[in-house]
Amino acid sequence: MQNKTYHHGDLRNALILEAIVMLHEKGIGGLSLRELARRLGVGHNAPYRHFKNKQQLLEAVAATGFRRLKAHNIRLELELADDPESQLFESGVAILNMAMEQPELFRLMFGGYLSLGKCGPELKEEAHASIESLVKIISLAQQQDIFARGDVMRQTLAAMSMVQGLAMMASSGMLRDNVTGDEQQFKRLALQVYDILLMGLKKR
Amino acid sequence: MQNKTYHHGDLRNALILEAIVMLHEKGIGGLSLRELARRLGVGHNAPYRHFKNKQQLLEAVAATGFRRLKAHNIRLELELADDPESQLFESGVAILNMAMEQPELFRLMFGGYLSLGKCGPELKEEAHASIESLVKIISLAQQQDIFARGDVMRQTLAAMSMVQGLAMMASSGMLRDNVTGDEQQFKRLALQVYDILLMGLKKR
DNA sequence: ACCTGAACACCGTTCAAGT
DNA sequence: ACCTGAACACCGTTCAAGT
Repeated sequence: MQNKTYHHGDLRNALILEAIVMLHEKGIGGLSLRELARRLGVGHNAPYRHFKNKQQLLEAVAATGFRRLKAHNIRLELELADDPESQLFESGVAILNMAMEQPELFRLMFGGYLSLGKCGPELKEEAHASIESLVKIISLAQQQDIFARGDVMRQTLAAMSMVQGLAMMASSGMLRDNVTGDEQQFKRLALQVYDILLMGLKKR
Repeated sequence: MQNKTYHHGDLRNALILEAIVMLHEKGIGGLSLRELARRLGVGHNAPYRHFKNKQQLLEAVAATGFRRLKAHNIRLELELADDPESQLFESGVAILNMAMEQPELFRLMFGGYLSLGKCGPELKEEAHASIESLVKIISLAQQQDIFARGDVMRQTLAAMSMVQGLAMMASSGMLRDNVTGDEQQFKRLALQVYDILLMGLKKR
């Protein structure tokens, strides 16, 4: 309220939030800086005061998505303190939910739009933190002799791949048409898929 | 040679092939119908004789990608006739290779650009065939008591998810930066990841 | 089954000049 | 830290009229 210097005051955040809305309505291809500016009632070049170009805005949106997942994971960690198996499972469910409820945001985050080699430090940091969180869970599971001892990174990579791949198929509708007609039925199927992952990770 | 009616003769296929080249050079966002036409020396609206719009061209390109994978899988089936475990493994390696050698084509096929609910019959058929091929392999593995008996579709979904997710991470460079620096080392890691999948599928 | 050429509404991005 | 307004080069898509 204090800093409403000219017209808007917090355009940067407003751009990110409205971009998430517009992403959901029109998809990644349908998101344009010009319409974004129009929706917020600012000039078509105002966004350039906060982002060097469209790519940088997309990175900031993706980083916001990762932050939301992180917040959810922190809550999980508190609730399921010493149960890494449930932590892994529930963090996978969270990604699956995001993929079904905000498919376009999910695709922006995990669909390879951001090369992550050329992206800015903000997104890089959030993505890295997201991986670190998984590494921690899996290390814990190994220490508790729930998962087979071994290369932590290998197991982390397996878990990320399975969850990410399943969520991508869910978000792109590859399942509702070819595998099953019922969305509820699909979710049950998805949860069984996680079991196969856990089976591959557990001690035998 | 016979049907070079006016200028080109086989514009439809030329468009698809050049689109794959351009995809590789400029990414999905950089592919435009107008430049495609320019590259082939035809008018900027000539593509509309063969595709209703850009989306339909992209679908045809993706379908071509699926056909290539299918051709590879058929070769595998002959070489590894009664070894479903190797068949599954090698078909996964093929997708991983595609993701690393033609990342943009891979993203077009698996990145959710095509809703598969609203796409034309050609792509739908190829994608469906690609799934069917996996179902066959996994059924065989169950019959030979290599994989645990159970819902074939569940195991198929798990296999597709793992392979697709791993390949997506490979193609978007999420790994070379955060996990390991060496590309060769990554490939070794990837092969170990498949082992975790197989572990989850096998009889215990 | 292609061509040329114009047209429309929309982009991303960059100016210059204002408050 | 925003505005207006013009400008540039590029799109996807649709015409009309040709061969």
